Formats: sequence, C-alpha cells, structure tokens
Amino acid sequence: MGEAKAIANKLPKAYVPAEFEGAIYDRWLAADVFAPDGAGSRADPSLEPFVIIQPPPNITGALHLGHALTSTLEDAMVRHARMQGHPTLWLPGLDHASIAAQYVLDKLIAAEGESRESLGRERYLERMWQFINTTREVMLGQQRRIGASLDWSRLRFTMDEGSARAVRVSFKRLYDDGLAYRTEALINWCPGCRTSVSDLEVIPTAETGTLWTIRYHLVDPSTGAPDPKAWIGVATTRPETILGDTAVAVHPDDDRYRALVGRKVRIPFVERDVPIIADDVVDRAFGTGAVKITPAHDRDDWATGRRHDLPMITILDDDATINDAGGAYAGLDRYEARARIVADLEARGDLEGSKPHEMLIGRCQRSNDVIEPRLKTQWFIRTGPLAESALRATRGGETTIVPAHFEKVWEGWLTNIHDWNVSRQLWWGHRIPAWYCPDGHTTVSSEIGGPASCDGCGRGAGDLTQDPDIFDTWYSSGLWPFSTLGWPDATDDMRRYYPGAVMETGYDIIFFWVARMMMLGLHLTDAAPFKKVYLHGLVKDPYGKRMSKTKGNVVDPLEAIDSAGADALRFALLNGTSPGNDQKFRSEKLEDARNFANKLWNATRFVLGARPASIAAGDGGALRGAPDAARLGPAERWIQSRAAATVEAVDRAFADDNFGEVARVLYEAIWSEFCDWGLELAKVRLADASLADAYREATWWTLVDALDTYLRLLHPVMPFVTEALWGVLPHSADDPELLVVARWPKSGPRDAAVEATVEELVELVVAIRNARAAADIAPAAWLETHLSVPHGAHAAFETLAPAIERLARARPLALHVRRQDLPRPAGALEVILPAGDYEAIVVAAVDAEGATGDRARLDAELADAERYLLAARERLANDAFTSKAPPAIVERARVREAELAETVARLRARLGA
RNA sequence: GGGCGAUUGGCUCAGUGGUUAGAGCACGCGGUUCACAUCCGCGGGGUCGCUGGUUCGAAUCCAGCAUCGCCCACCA
Repeated sequence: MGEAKAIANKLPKAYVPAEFEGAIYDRWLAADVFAPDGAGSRADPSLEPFVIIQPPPNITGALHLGHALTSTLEDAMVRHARMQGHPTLWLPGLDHASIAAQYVLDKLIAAEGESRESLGRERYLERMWQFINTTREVMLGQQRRIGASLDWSRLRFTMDEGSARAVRVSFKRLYDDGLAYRTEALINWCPGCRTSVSDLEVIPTAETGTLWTIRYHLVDPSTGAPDPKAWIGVATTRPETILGDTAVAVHPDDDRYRALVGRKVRIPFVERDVPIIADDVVDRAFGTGAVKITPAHDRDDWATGRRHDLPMITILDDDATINDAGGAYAGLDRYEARARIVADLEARGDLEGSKPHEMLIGRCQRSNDVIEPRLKTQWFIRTGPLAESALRATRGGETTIVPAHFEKVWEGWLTNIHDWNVSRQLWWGHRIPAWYCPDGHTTVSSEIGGPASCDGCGRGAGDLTQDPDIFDTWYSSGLWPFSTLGWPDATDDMRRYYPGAVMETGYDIIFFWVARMMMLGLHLTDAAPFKKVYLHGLVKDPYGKRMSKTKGNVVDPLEAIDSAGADALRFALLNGTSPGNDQKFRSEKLEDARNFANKLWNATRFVLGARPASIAAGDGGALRGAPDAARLGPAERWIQSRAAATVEAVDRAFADDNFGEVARVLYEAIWSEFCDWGLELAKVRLADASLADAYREATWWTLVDALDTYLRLLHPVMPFVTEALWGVLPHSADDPELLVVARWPKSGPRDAAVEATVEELVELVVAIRNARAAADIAPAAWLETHLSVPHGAHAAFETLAPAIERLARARPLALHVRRQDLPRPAGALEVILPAGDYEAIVVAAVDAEGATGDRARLDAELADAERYLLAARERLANDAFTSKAPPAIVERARVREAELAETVARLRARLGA
C-alpha cells in the first residue's frame, strides 16, 4: 500500500490546471490526433466521417465567451465522434471581416494621425496585413487554450487564394446563371463607414425624434407662382430631405385633398414645382394625411417614385453632407442642414408645428451611425430562387435545424427575402471580378488576372476597368463549407468531407451566415452543405444583458481559464443549458465547475492510492486487470451497474444534442453516486486485511473500470483533466497512449436487483443520519444499531455491514430478518422507512432534550404519512381512476397505500398515539 | 403590426401527463472520519406567472391573458 500511496502522492493534492493544460495540448499535437488522416488518428475508415463546420471568428480581436461556447460545443461534438471511431474533421479558420476590420484599423491609424485617404488603397492594405498578422496568432492561441481539437493542418483564412478563387468562380457562375446583377437601387449607406451595408446590418433603434409639419404652397396655375394663402401641410421627421422632394402624395379616397390631386406645389428653398399625386400607401390618419415624397432618400418614397415615374434627386454626398442639389445648403452636414432648414421655415412662416415623435432609426451595426438610404449602382444577388432551394432542403429534411422552433424563423426570413446587396465601397476584402468598358459593357471573369477582352465589344483588357468595390464579408463566408475543401476542384477532401454533418453557431447569425451558406451551397454544389444546423443561445451577463465592451460587462475567456482552468470554463458553459436558449453566466458557475474537476482529481488520487499491494506496481504503465466476477460484492456490482446506467444516459443526451444534460448526468453520477457511495462502500473492503487478496483486487479493478468509464464519458466536456487522470490509470492492452483517441465506452449490463438493494441501503443510512442529527447526537459517536432487512436483501447487507457501520456510525451493528426481533429499549431512536420491511433502531442513551428531538421528528413523519395516506386512499376510492388508469399505475397506488398504512400504524404505536 | 422564446425555491437552471416537483449556488446547524475544507453530514425553503379547458390524473397538452426578452416589418 505504501507504494501505491507514493504514486498517488505524486499528484498534487488539488488539481492545478495550469500545470497540465499546455503540456497535454502539446501531446495531442505531437501525436497528430486531430486531423482525420493524422498519424495518430485511430479513425475507422468504414465509418461515416463527422465534419463540423464552425463560424470562422473575425480576425479583428479577442475571443469572447460566445466564442468559448462555440468552441466548447463543437469540440465536445468532435471529441465524442472521434472516440466513437468516426473520422472527424473540424477545420480551423479566420474571417477577414472586411467592414469590422476596417473599422478597427481606421481607429488604430487615426491614433497615428493617418486615415484611409492619407494612406491610399495600397498602403492601407499593407497596413491591414501587418495588423492581422499580429492578431492572428493571438486568436489561434485562444482556441488552443480552450482545448479545441481543430485540424491545424487545414487552417484557412477567407482572404487566402483558395477563398479568393472560390469567390471569383462562384460569382461568375451566379452571373452566368442570371443570379447576380448590377443595377441602380436604393441602398443603405453608412456615412461613418463610407460604404453600403446589407439590410441585416441596419439595426432599427427606437428613438424620440421630432415630427415637423411644413407648409408647401400651391402653385397658382394661371400665374405659375406659389399662392401665399393656399398650402398643403406635410409632416416629416427629416426636414433636410425637402431638398430632394419631387412630389406630395395623398390618399386617393381622401376627401380633404381629392380636389388638389394633379395640382402643383412649390418646394421651398429649391423652388421646384412638384405634383400632388394620389397613392394608397398614404395613411390618412397619420400627420396631415399628406406625405412629401423624396424618392432618392426613403424606401417608401422610392417605391412611390417608381410607381409614378418621379424624378429622383440625390442630395447627400458620401459623408452625409448636402451636395450641390441642395442649393444654399450645399456643403452642410445633414443635421446642420436640418436645423437651418427648420429655422428658415419658421422665419418664412411655413413651419406649422412640431411635436416629439417615437420612431425607429436605422443605425449601422458596426459604427452606430444613422444609415441614409441612397441611390447607388451596385451588385445584387437575386435571392428568390436560392431561398426556394434552401427552403426545399429544410422542408424535405435534407437539413434539420436544432432546436426545431428556429425552423419558423428560417421559413419566415427566406420566404420574405430581399435581394442581397453585395457591393461594399471598402478596400479590405475580395474585389468584385467585374470589368467595364467605355461603352458600358460588363464582363465578369473568374480568371485571376481578369478577362482578356470585353464580352460585349471585344475591346482588349487595357480598355477595361475593374469595379472598385469589394464583396460583403458574408459572401466569402457563405462559401466556407466547400471553399475550404478545395472547391471548385473535385478534391479528395470535397469527396470525403462534403457535405458536412453539423453546422454549429449562435442563433444570432442564422441569416447572416447559415442561410447564405445554404443558398450558395445548394446552387454551387447541388447539395446542402450540412445535414444539421445546431444553434446555441447567447451568453449574457448575470443580469441577462448582452455582453459588450461598451457596457464593460464582458468576461474574458482567458481570464476564466487562468483562474479556474479550461475544463471548468467548458463545463460551466454547458452545465444547465439547453439548445437555443440564452444563459446567464456568473462566476459561481465557474467555481462549481472547478470544484467538480477537483473532485474528480481527488477521487482518482484515492483510487490510485488504494491499490492493493498484491497488484504489481507500474506507475500507470501496468496493464489493466479485469475484476474477478466471482469475487464481486454488492457494492462492486452496484458500481458497475451505475456506470452502465451513466453510459446509457450520456448516450441519450448526446443523441438529443442536449449538452446541458450530458454535463448534469455526469456531475450527478460522478459526485453523488460514484464518490459519495461507490468509493465509501468500497473503502471498507479495500482496507480489510482479513480478506484474501483476490477480493480486494476485484474491488479495486472495479473502481478502476468505473473511473475509466467516467473519464471517457467526461472527456468531450473536460478534455484536459480527464486526459491527465486517464494517463495514470492502468490501461488495457488495446488502449492507445492518449484518452483523446480512446474508444467511447459501451454500456454494460444493468443489475436491477443490486441497484434496488443499494438504494434501500442509502435510504436507510440517510434516515439514520437524519434521526441522529435531529436527536442532537454527536456525529462522531458510535452507537449500537439494529437493522431489520427483508430476507432477500440480507446477504447483501451482511456483506456491506462494515461499510454501513462507517457510514452511519453504527457500531456494534446487528442485522435482523424480522422487525419484531428488533430490540426497542426506552430512549432508542426508531427509524422507519415507508418501503415495507426496512427499519432501524439506534440504541442510544438519549437525554431528555434528545428524546424530544426524536419525538418531534416522528410526529412530523407521522403527519406526512397520514397526509399521503389520505391522498392515496382518495385516489383509489375514485372509480374513474381504478377503471381508466393503466393497471400498473393502479397497482403501484395500491402497494403505496398499504405501505403508508403500515408506516402510519407503526409510527402511531411508537408514539403511543 | 406579425412571429418566437422565457416565466418552477432568495439566485442560476433541470424536469414535455402517472407515487411526496429536483440540482447547484446562497442560507442555517454540525464536522480535526486516513481522496478532496475547491471537502463531508443534516436541515429550512416552491399553491411550477394568471384564468379557463382536455384528462381518472396537468409544471408537463390546448385556449386566452399578463410580464420580460428577442427576431421580423416600407407609417412619413
């Protein structure tokens, strides 16, 4: 035993993650176990590959808890599949995040006194590469810290040539198929980022603005001059757009204005005469019932303008100052112009009124600037047909969404989808592969050097100019599942690993990313890029608020890892969660998870230290012995059976994609079952020198077996501590060096009888402790105790008697078969279980106070039992219940009634009531 | 204006028809037991948001309502 102790003592008394995590990750890398075709991979090639697709994180910055959750979930899935023998592919990557990256870099260079303009396109891009080369290592390092078992040999970046080629080829295909087109349309312009953004990047924000009512004077048809006494009042929240007005609209059925339709009004300041038109988009109840129409700067007005063929006058420059069309206001910032115009209207008596107005303002997701709708000629993807394919894939079950309720969200968005503006007036990203000739012909080319000549007129390349714009970042992200595997070439990786099995991400990017991957993937590869979409919830702060840098409530995953270990962070992020639901993250969860890792650590230390001297030492290198079935006691069989039950429960939880359940089941099984009862029951036999070696050996091998099973089951969630501990356990001959590629456990046979017996034992021990505590008996006091145990369980209790002595401080302990044989001296504690024949008497010299405590406890027990008995009797007296409920349920109720009746009788007798 | 989700002990969450609704944290009492004080034992604490319905039986299924959160939506 001394030698085994020495081995155990080589492990620190508490688990210190920092001492193991880095070294273990390096061992995994050295063993080359992460790649499906790695040297250390023990994948079974006959099994279907498991490919998981992760959202490549933005290269711009540090990872937050959301990334940590993504990595944890995906790593758990991959490790589980890997242990099951599937070839697994989890491909690491980074996204160039054009608008986000430029936003960050612009701020950085601003601090150096530079700007986009001062550097110019080429030097700006050089600076960007320099910047991301520094962030890149940091970000990849963070993924390693959390234990992500990514195949680093396949690391990709959305700006590498593989992605660039996929972008060119795919766009050419879409263009040739009529799914990409260039047109002038109203787009969302962010004056801060100086680019257009997609509808998804415009965040509607509730704000209180002002609704001004303004007089537009009617033009006298005879004189052609505005009539100072006749006007129509229009309401607006953006007075500066007056400068771009080209009509006033009223509802066709509005009696107030019917006569005015067809007349003209004079727009102030620009002195333009525009028609009054009738259109039923106008809401008669709102404002004055007359609407000014600014087709070039408002989405509704644009549609109205198209219906009525109105001129569209752009009044804003790229930086949201008024342009030359604004006359005297040219050069002013939009809000300055607004203020001046309001003042000027008031001065000339044309401001009828103003009032506060609750409204939604579109703001830029990135810069928070107010978005201005503007006319621009840009590239669009025709999403209608693509969305239909995506819907077919989910409706037909080719791809399923977990949790299922997101299917409705998916349906709704794809059914009402608008065309996707993919042009960005930015520099960092993939240049749109479109060239224009002086005659206005467009040539789209997938060649890296561009087209040799114009498709329209044959002019040479020298006469062609490439579109200056780049693609929306999400365009290249949308190609990720196949661009990373070598598409458009028919590579081995494409054949083997496409389509993927699971696409895992947060529900917040279901439209940005998931839908686009589906649409592009289906069109370009004729297959849905993944079979399952797993959506996780968001990690919020303890008050349920979204974490953000500006709020200062972000938790840095690296700090969490430093303080509690990667395993603890991972466990904390999974424990108590369910798919698609948000979670509040608090430090207590992390502490609890850390304690759990430590518990596992110490349980293993105990087992190692308890190795019987008759088993040869081996410092972890010794081969595993099988527990000798003939020497197993009830405790050992119970441990085996519960381990088997845990395998079943964990398998079920994985099958249900319920990782919160995986964590919960293992926490409960390891802590509350294996440690609290399994180890405690086993201790006595392991320390009993009177037994033959073979018995102690059988017990020990049982513990090692169970521990081995638990470590395997827990490995997907807590890879580091399980790897560290598994390394010091004796292994079977066919086990690999490392747990990461060990086989997933198979569920063994269950032993219902022994499970039931130990359950009774637990109840009895708990009841005795409870009674002793209630009677104020010193916990350490050894007291003579008598148990009555039914005949069938007698042998098991006999075997476990020494353990029961320890657990219940019951010494001497006597077992009886019949309850009437129990001695009942005055002052003894009676412990009565409702389950029939189990009963305990603790013979103690209880003082008056203690006896009172015991009496109060028994009174309470009697009251409870009487209440339950009454309920049971009422249920059974109900004919509807006995005739309609399933017989098994009725039978159970009868048994229960009988038990309760007996308990009540015994308690009454004991209390003399 | 539509849609989705949540509502269970002080807190964070499990629990999708069947005995007396669970866990962790927090709280109270006790503990120098040879794996672990990052621990061990015991305890208090919930009419499962509200109202109705289905059912022998509802936290669980249905309808309506309320509160909170989120998504979508062209009312100036």
